[in-house]
Amino acid sequence: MDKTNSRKSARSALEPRQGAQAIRRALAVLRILAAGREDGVPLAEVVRTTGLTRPTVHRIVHVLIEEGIVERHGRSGRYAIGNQVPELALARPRPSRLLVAANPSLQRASTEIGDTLFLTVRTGNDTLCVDRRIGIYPIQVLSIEVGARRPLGVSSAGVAILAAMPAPDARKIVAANEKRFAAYRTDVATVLGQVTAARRLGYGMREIGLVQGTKSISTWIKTPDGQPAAAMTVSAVRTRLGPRREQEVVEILLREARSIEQAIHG
Amino acid sequence: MDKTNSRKSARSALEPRQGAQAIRRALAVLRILAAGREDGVPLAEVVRTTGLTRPTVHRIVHVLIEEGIVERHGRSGRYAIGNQVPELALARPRPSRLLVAANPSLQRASTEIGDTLFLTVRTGNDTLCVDRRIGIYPIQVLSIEVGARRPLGVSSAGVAILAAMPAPDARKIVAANEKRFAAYRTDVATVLGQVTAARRLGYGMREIGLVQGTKSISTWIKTPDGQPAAAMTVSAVRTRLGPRREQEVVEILLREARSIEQAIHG
DNA sequence: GCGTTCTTGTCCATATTATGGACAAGACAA
DNA sequence: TTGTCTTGTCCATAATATGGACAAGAACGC
Repeated sequence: MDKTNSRKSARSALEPRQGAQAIRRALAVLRILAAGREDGVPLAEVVRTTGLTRPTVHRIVHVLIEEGIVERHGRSGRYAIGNQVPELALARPRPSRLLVAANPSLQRASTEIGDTLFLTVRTGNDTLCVDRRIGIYPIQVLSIEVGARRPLGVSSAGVAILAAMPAPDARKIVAANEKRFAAYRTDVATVLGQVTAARRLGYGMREIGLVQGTKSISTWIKTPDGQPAAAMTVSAVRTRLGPRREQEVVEILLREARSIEQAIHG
Repeated sequence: MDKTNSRKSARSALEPRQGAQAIRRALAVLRILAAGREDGVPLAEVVRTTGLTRPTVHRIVHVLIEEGIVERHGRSGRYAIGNQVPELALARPRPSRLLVAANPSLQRASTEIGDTLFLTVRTGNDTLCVDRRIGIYPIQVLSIEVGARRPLGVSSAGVAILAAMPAPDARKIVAANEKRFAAYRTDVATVLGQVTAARRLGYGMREIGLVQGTKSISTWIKTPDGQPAAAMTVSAVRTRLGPRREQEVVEILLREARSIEQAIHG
């Protein structure tokens, strides 16, 4: 449509295998639905965020319903990921390599820090929370749950992951997510600014978290090939994360991030 | 290709939404890959079991790789379900309704029976093992693992599920699975015979289990609308399941199957 | 070495397939 | 009523996915 890398048939390195437009579109739809979690997403929003036309989205979604990959919620009419998706997922070993590798680090960091700790992976243009540890401090930020999916850039974890990749790649992803930023009250320029700041600092930070009154700090975790694959985040009420404590927390997070990277290697 | 219900545009009740051949084919491929679990499946086998042409399967599989939905294993070159599938699955609440509903029954039955107990769901034309409980008896049949996926009809659970649905539906599914039966050393006629026997008995049974020297007994579990959705299976070494004990086990399984059906209702 | 039989990967002319503009109907509000 | 949402459908058309044919690589036997 608009991503015409057309011209001839230069099949070179990345991306351009053709002959499957419909399949790619169906997956784009699925990823948007996944962001809606259990509640799902109205058709119109899928249309808006994917940039596809409504007849196309409608057709895709209803075929996926027939196939059991998507479900429609009775009252609301929203579309959500169907139960055949976890069934397909059972084909893979659980828990994942990353979760195994990260487990001891999360354990240690959670004990030391006491605030809520998140492990977030990058998946395509999204961040996805895959683990959460609750600390001993009596006030915990629990609004982000395992399974939460957001466009890369709107959370401190997303900013950290973007900061850890080559700037042009990050810009490309942020641009691709543009249409989805409005729902999180941010925009391309703001996100890029936060990414630059995180790159300078060595970690991601949001003074004003997605949840009112909270502050988040994230360090990135890279795979052996240097690509950021995940982020480790601490969220707490803002007053609990002053400059002094911020440094303490960052030190622990950085230490454990490196430790997880080692563990993935082995 | 061959399932031409063509003629005009009679869009009536079941199945025939068109305009998404490619998506349906991609899903058919994914389901075959899922049956290969972690090891995956060679391209040629996908071609054989789906009945698609090789260029088509090749294209689909490689697009899915680019999208992260499929992975290719280094040495073997086999194709397997990729890590983006469990990531999409996180959008749904875990554990599922069925698992929650079945939990107490599985607990009770496992304690009472002492042999390995399986909960298996129907998904499309497959059975999928979703829970396994190990009993206290020292010899346990552990070869079937959570995530194991088989064509409906080759396991006692599959036979039970087929027996619980209207005969024409069952026949249709068995016919659709024909190409996949050879790998399990069975065929359409044998399966249909076992289904008829199970219907008469009131439960599914295999004197010669998929694993050498074992015997399996399965009862079906129906959803409120009368469709079988799952099966509860006991597997043990054959000598431990003589006619007398078979009756005992069947009684427990039937009781708990009804109990699970109640629990799903509520 | 060479042939045989597997496998996987690629090309491209073709017609089958998916597309999307236009239209319609339902829900809710003013 | 009219207006502004939403979702659903039709069908002529262009673009897409298709698959026959070809190629190359791997494993085996002799």
